[in-house]
Amino acid sequence: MAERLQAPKGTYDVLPDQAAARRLVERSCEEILGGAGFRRVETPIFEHTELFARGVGDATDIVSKEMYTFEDAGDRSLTLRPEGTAPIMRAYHEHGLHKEPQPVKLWYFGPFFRRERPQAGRFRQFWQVGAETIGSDDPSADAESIVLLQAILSALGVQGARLRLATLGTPERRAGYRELLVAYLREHEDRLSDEVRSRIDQNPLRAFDADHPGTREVMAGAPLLIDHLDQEDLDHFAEVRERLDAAGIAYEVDPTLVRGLDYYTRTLFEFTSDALGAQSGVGGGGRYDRLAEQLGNKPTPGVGFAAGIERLLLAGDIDPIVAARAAERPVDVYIAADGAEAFALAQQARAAGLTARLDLAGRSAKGATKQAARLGARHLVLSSDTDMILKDMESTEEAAVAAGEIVSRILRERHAA
RNA sequence: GUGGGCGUAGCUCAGUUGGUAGAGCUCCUGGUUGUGGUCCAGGCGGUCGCGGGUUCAAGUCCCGUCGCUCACCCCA
Repeated sequence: MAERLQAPKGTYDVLPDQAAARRLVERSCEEILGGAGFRRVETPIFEHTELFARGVGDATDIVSKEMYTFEDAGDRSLTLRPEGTAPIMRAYHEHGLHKEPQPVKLWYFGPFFRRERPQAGRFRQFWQVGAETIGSDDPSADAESIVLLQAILSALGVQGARLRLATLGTPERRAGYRELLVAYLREHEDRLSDEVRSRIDQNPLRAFDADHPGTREVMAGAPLLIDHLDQEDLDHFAEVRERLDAAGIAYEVDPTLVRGLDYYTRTLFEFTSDALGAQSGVGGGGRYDRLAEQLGNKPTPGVGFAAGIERLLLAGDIDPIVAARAAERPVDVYIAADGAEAFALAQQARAAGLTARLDLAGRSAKGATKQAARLGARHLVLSSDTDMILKDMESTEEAAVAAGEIVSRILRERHAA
């Protein structure tokens, strides 16, 4: 088995049983998002590397070490898309969607790629569903994103999902706050854990999550972002919360919530579930009012979310067996007769709208009967010396019938029933 | 990039102090069952992840390597 090829690390095959469950997830998303006025779009699997470098941010983990990047024949640098928002914003401007009535509401469902070490709920090729509302900075758009993601979670039976909410304000304010926090951490460096200390410059916010006693004491007195935001941003956040309260959505405000994408402004949110193991985030999102500018377009506000399909399947209660069974088509006739005549019969049956299966395994009469029963076929056709034998699988009836008569006979019986 | 666990048939696994591979399920065939779903018999299927080493002899011991998996990190 040494040289046997297998799927690359972090990828997986969707086998028929799983495929049905995934289709169910897709259909739920389509219903919920379509019902809220989102239209589905698809963008390329690869994009110019620059789109992500500028959109997601050079310094983020995603861009700095997790992208699948390659050169094409023209020496252009291309990258398998690691996320969906930047491509959609790109398409929005490229195709003049900003000329349509605003906002433009779009959703997507497809594969994304990140070169990380795989573990439970984390793959190198993974699927996401996402929805973006572009062209509105109304707090209701933020709240709508959250409510819709919540609706998807509950439609799929994700139990006990927790919603955490925060606001980031503007990038300028955030940068200023960051300096403040770094300075504060440096000041108390000696009391921090080694790990937190070594990551002060890379991810100072991480210090808020530490278990280390000394670190916790220091963090209790640390400056908070929310105390350093503009009034406008605070008002916007208050209005988002007002709407969530009105919708009866439970959440907790977590001033230390972080996301690894630079384009977020103002509202930030994440749903987590205990059913997932270490990768507890099922989905999240936020507002990205600066993204359009970073991509070289005119300022355009936007807000959206993304959720991981694999994680939805892990945390939800979709039974793949039930889903697969529901997706099966009932078999009207299983044809285990021999030769060209049997082949022609299968085509005739299908042309008449019947679900026909032709035995391709050379089964014996017993084997064919077993297979027909397994498929839940209503009729079975076997060879005989002269005509063909048509059996009704629900009774013991069987009759010798000319090949040309079989289809009409099945149709007639079906009508009678 | 760093750690822990694991690698024997398609699947779930057993293989005793080292003695040249087994079971159940699945699949196929025959028989049985008042045509299938029960039962019986048989068959297909494995270079025991790979490469070295120790030994008369290694799935079983030693070293290396690859893979899977969980966790750190980060995120969906």
